[in-house]
Amino acid sequence: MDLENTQSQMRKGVLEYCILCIIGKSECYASDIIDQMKEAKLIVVEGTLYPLLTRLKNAGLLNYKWEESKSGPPRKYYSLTDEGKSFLQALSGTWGELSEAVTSITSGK
Amino acid sequence: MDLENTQSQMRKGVLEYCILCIIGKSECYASDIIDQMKEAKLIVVEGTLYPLLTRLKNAGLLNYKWEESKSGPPRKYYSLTDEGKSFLQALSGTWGELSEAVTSITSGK
DNA sequence: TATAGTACTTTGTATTGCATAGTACTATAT
DNA sequence: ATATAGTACTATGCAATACAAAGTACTATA
Repeated sequence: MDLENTQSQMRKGVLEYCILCIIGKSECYASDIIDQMKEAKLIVVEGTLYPLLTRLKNAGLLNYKWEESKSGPPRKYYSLTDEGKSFLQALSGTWGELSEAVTSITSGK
Repeated sequence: MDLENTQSQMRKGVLEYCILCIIGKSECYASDIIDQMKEAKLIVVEGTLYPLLTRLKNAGLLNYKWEESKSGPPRKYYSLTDEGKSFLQALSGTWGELSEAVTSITSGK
């Protein structure tokens, strides 16, 4: 049993919530998301992020637009659809419930 | 994108932590664990729990002993090994960090 | 022109929650 | 004595996602 692996498993599902949250605050592109998550000490890597963004787009939760960048290649800026906003709401509840369940179990009440 | 699926993904890795926690409090068998988690509103099913307990045993984190039951078939009572105790300690830290990272991101600080 | 940095795409692997099917033991009903 | 129900555990295959790695493409600089 590998601690790092369990950490990775714990991230499953949570990353989706966090990413939707970041995009819900303001339009951003992949590196923005990586930076903001790194700042919060939640590391997400490209191989995870890009397919996840694609899945969310395909599920109708995100829109994107291409924007020229000041220096470097063009960027894909993402924003939430209405559906994305309400899904994020639901995920917030879900996380809250999970969090509380874990607290309940681990505190022994 | 399916809310239930995301919930299931969020449970990955977390169940391991909770189960170790429950066993760490006192020796118990599978149905005890299912009951205690159900009480905390965190549902775990047999198809998940038994293989997980087996994996933890094989990883040296759990021991078990068979006990006759008052009414019904014999039961497997689990307890933590020393290694299991320190792994649980580490998982507790891991959960705390993840939790805090999520709070940080979702509160917008 | 070549290189470096940035941004995105694709693919395959490992792992675990879960559904399902099955075995085995004990208690109760017929 | 046999059948059924309840309880406890085992095994297997599937779906989904984090992640590593390889690759393409655009822009700036040497």
